[in-house]
Amino acid sequence: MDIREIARRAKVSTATVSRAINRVPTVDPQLSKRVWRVVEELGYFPNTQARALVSGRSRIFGLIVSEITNPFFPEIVQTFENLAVENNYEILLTSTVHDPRRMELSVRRMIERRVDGVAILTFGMEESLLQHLRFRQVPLVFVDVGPDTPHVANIRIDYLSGIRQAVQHLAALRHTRIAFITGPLRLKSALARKTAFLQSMSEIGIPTNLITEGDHTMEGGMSALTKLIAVHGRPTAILCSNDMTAIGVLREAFERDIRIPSELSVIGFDDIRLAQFTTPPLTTVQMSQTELARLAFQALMNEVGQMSEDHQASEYRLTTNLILRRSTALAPTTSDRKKAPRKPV
Amino acid sequence: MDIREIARRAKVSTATVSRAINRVPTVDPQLSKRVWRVVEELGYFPNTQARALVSGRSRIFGLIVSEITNPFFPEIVQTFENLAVENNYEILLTSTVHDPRRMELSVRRMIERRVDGVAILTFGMEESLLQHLRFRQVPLVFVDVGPDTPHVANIRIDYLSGIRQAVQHLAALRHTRIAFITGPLRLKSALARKTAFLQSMSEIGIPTNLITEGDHTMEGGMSALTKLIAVHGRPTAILCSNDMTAIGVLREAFERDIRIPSELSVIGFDDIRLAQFTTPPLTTVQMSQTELARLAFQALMNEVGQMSEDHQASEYRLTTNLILRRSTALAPTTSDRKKAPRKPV
DNA sequence: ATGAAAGCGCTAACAG
DNA sequence: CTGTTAGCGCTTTCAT
Repeated sequence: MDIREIARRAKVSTATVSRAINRVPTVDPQLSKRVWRVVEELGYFPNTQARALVSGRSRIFGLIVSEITNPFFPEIVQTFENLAVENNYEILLTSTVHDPRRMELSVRRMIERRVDGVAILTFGMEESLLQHLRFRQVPLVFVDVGPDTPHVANIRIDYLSGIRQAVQHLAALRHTRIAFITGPLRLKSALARKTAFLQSMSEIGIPTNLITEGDHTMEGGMSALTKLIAVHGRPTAILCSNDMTAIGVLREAFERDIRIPSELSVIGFDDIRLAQFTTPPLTTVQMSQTELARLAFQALMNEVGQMSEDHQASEYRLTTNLILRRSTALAPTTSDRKKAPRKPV
Repeated sequence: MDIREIARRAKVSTATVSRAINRVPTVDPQLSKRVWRVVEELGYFPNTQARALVSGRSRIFGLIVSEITNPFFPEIVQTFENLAVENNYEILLTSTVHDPRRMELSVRRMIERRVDGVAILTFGMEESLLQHLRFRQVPLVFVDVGPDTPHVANIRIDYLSGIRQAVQHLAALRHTRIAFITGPLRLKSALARKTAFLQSMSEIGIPTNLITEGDHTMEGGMSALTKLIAVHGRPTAILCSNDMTAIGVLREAFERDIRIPSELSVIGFDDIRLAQFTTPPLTTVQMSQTELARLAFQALMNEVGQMSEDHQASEYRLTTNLILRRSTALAPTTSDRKKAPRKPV
């Protein structure tokens, strides 16, 4: 069943069918109705491949993430898909799983399917791999780390704003021993968070020597807390570079019989969905995933709209905000300590 | 840059380029090498749309889920993608978000892109919507609920096996007041779990009147525990129809100062990744998401392999197993109760 | 306003 | 073994 069959049955030319389906305004309403009737009757769906071939536009956007199983991404994918559906786009989702071969393959897949644009949401991607996309002038959008070239949009994250709120929240609760667990510092995003923490602390004149490196995983958070305690003694509050780290801290605290938040306040970063489900629910700095997805999609749509004009790289901005939940409390006074030791199992 | 340009530069015909690229064994190694050199040099990637158009195979598999943000799915999507990559397939991911319009759109999108097969992993989908796919003989694979028609594969889940293990584990820990929180009972999968629970309990002769309906969400788990306690008094163990429910129970228990597992044992179902990250880590019945994805993909691959032959609907089987973590313990004796009341905040 | 026909990039007969 | 050529299903001039 193809356009010709519709044409035959509606007794018009294929051109008219095409026009009717694409709602070209100049077609006679009579004919159009006739066409649509047949279309509905037969349950005809135009072949997108053929369309793409002739039009040169696939109506597919690529979306490159590091791993779908990273809780940061599902929300993004969902929003991206919702927007895609609204705009008659499809999304080609690829994950690099931190594997250079897969990164290369991601790019290849994008090009083979002739995507109209790519959002690169993996925090850290070999520049060289993107050559092919650049060369073909495929519109690109990056988070945090994009180069300033035409057809490349960047979403800049304002880490400081949310982290400052977090630090001041802790200070207001009379915390002074505030620790920070970083992410892997080779990531720009992790470095930026640490820097924001340092700045926020210095702004309010609290000394900051309680810093440990984590790796943005739960296990990393667990061992970071262990190390923190071993090296510096227990802090009264910990700010983490991401939520998974904070979840690790929660978990390790549970193991050590440290009560959250009465004995230790914990703040995460990202506000992944999961942060609402921890015990206790995690206070965290929100970097809205839906907003991020929305910006990325918007950036791509803008680019495809103005493909021809050579315009400057556009900049988008995403701010961060503290979300208060229940993992923070007033700093414990000495007398609070060890009041009711807890014995699990 | 297209196949003709490669042909021109390699001084061969387009047919030869095509053959070389597709590694047809009969091409002269000399020519093949010449072609590949040009291909590499120019960074040429064949246009999949054109390929699909002529071959009639898109090398795309559809994957319909209910919501990507449901923690049950990311693992599945990841595995599915890994397999797709290995087999030079692409995956068209759509979510129904429980919206009939989106379900319909899902099907339409699948057909428009001419997918070679569809895995339907949403537990519950209007049969009528699939007419279009059936009509076009698109290979389908269902979980739990598929009809027995040609080109339709089914993955049957053995719920009983894991649930029986869970019940017996609890019984072995001397629990007798064992409650069950169901999922939404209109879902076959939820009903099957409840039935398996009932059977497992009756097998070992423990009376079972502690049953409440939940809805497979955390909130549902929280209110189910509340209701359970209000109506029947506190049970010593709870088996939940899925992990999110169990997480809700954990959360509500925390609010009520009930210790897990010393005062209350909790078991989930699914073994979503998140189950490892709860405090305490959740003992749960595993229904391997990677295995499920693998079976679904395999089923689709099998179907496309034998498109022509008209063969019977194939059946696949996935078993479930108890994973011991730390949310279960010996049933509390009366003297254990309320020993060390916990006062958070 | 409608139709005839060219052609998007590729593969697969069919010849040679 | 290689080249020529006819389409795959659709959109889009160009005539009418």
